[in-house]
Amino acid sequence: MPELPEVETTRRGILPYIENQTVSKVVIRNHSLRWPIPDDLEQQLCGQKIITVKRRAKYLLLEFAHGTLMIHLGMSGRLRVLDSDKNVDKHDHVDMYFDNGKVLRYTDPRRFGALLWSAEDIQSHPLINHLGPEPLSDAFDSDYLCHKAKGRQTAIKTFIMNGEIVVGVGNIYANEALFMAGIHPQKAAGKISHKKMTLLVAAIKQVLEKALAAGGTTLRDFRKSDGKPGYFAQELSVYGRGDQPCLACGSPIKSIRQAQRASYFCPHCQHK
DNA sequence: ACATTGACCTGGGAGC
DNA sequence: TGCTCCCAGGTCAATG
Repeated sequence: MPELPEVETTRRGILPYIENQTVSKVVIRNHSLRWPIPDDLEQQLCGQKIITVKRRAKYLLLEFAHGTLMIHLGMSGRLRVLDSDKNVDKHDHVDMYFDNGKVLRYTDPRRFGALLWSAEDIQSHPLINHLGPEPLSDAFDSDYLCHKAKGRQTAIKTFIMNGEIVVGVGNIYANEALFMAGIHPQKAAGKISHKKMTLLVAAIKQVLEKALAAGGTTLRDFRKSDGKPGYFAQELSVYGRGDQPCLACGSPIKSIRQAQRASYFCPHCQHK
């Protein structure tokens, strides 16, 4: 479900309701996510106050005085703030109750997500410390990307979806950014000119910023924390548009598979 | 070091 | 209606 814009939209949606709130109860109905939810999570959180909610890559970081709750939404995860008397559905795996009568509810049909506790410095956590720069930061620029791509044969689409290179770029926005930059998704990362890399970096930043402004992309089941869909789907140029005319030149959009993910591109506008 | 593939899990839609 | 098959926004672990 979520790439960076959807995770950030979720962060902004829940923040005002849970910042500075004290946890009064935690109910875990199913521990079995990608990694087991720690057994002592309730013990760890009860009576403790959420200082703020940050984001690193696609992880939401709920900061407490004595540690951080890391939440990843996987493919189908969702976080909402509800009144505490709302009835529970099949895939509502975790509820975190607050003194203000609200509940933060984690829902995840496929259970690829995660809730993990880290008492140490979050930057040194094994799931975080190997990650590349944030795509919207100044550290992510064409010099950096060219340097990383040097000598690498891997396809550029796989390359920009690799979190060790840059975080937050998932399947939708990788396809969109490559279309915007006029680069074929199968082109070897190491063979892209500096000029094209500059276009690609700009495209990644632009597509993520525009998607964020639209509240993310709702294809099937993504909902903002207030239950409303994101509106970026109507602005997608290639993703999910196989066989339909390219919006720039009219050629049919091609769809192929790379690393077991669907890639969409215009064979006329995007060059190898 | 790098590249590729399998694995995790449920639900929805297409086709028969 | 119901069965089978394929697909889905992620990413780690194992393998060559």
